[in-house]
Amino acid sequence: MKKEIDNKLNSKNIKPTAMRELVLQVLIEQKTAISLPQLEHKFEKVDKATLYRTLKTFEKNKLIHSIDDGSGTVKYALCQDTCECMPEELHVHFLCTKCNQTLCLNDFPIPSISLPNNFSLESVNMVVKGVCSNCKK
Amino acid sequence: MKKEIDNKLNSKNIKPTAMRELVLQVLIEQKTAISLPQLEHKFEKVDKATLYRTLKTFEKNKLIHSIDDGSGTVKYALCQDTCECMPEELHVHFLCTKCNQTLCLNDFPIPSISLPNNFSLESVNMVVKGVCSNCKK
DNA sequence: ATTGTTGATGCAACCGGGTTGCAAAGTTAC
DNA sequence: GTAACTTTGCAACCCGGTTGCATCAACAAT
Repeated sequence: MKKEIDNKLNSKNIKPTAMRELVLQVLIEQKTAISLPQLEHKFEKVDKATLYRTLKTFEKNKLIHSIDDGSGTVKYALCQDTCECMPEELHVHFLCTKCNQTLCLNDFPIPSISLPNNFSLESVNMVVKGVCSNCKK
Repeated sequence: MKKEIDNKLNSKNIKPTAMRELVLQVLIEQKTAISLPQLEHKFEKVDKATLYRTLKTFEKNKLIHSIDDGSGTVKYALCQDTCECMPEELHVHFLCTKCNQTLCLNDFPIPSISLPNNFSLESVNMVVKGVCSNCKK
């Protein structure tokens, strides 16, 4: 377990510290995207700044990606193992208006789009709001 | 001029006050989306809260719509005259990474998308980042 | 015109997410 | 063991957004 987590960290060139192991643990157990404030609540007593920097480190090293779902707070989710966070790999994010969970629709790539003349495209953020299958039951 | 502005306000059932006329004036002159803080700078001396509530009123009455372009601050832009802010009327927003302006691509509807089984769709937010035609020159 | 009601405005204060500076603790290299 | 570097914890700050409250303006009824 710990072995697996350390492997993941090492494979992304992140020095495994106790803190980082704990955070990654939570991120793995978590099936949906999680925000910094939400992450804080997962622990008895943590320092916000440390969590913040941990997430930033994870993000920089492409272990996780950040998601702006329009809720006002940025959320984070694990990248796919092979992810390099390139434009082609971008997927749609879904925000359930019932349970308020945000999730990666990894199998749903963002549709390509045309732009006005002389506009060039760098990246696209696409967030779908609706009700997830869990809340539909 | 003032006539035209008051007409616009009245047509959306917004009581025309001096404040609101001023704000709408700015919004009309403005070709790109504008944030509350940016709007504040357009005036010598205004109260943030008043501007805030003015924008909220405008938004509620569908004179403007809010745009979350991922920049961290919400921006606002005039709706098309006939706009009812329905899902079908949603358009793509563009954020230029050079000039940092956000604009409505009114002629570019958001492409339809498929979702996993048992997911239902309520709305979609799509923001494209890139370089606008102005900055390309 | 006077009063009363409603809505708009201005001011101050607050909230919460995000971020940084700095010193202490931990880790690594030599 | 010591020096160099990294990570952590604490505090404080920034800024956009938001609310409470008192004041002021607009308007209606009498």
